[in-house]
Amino acid sequence: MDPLIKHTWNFTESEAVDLQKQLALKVIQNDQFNKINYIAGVDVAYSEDTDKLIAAVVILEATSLNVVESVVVEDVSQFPYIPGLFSFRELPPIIKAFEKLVTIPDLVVCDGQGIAHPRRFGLASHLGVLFNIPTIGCGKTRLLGENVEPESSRGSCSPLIVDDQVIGTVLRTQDNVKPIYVSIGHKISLPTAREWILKLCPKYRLPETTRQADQLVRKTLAKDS
DNA sequence: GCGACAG
DNA sequence: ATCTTGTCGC
Repeated sequence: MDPLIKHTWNFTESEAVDLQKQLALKVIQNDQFNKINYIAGVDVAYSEDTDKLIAAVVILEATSLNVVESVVVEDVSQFPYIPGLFSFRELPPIIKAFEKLVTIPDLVVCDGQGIAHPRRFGLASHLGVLFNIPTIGCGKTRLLGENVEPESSRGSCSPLIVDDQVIGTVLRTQDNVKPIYVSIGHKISLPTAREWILKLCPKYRLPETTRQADQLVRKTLAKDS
């Protein structure tokens, strides 16, 4: 999509933190898009004994949730996993995958947090600001914030709060199943993000976007390793 | 000081 | 993230 984005990020830890604080100011927290026809899912899988990794982007048609395009890239990890700096590890390969896409998505669902992050700039926000595209953060576990347990029925939710500020929503996507953590990534409001995530979870706990991308990367990793 | 800490 | 297929239960 954007050929000017750098692939090599030689940031020190403090430089990365400073960049997050700076870019966090650019996050847009309201709906800024027209019709959503294509939704992207992103994921990365890691080799256990080498530094090889596989990144994938899948594009789903918004109403049928059918996969209409998928891209896979192999890469080498260049940044360790550090809580709070997750995007600096996963974004380089994800960007390479995005640049091979033919279909430009109207919305991206990320496997990780958006503004539900120590500096309000998790993976989803970082990807959204870099590509100037609507994104939603969708985490399986909590990084930040406190909440009351949402009701046990599908669609129930409760606010994720930090310092009296709502930074996300804890959403029950299936009856009696552990909830997921949804937050604004970029160019979308929290209510709209919650609605889309629920639509993307007609049958399972995680969004179809995440499931499709996850299956693709792990099968690819298993195949050529 | 102690525990927690997206994937 | 990764170790892990089928199987038991609502």
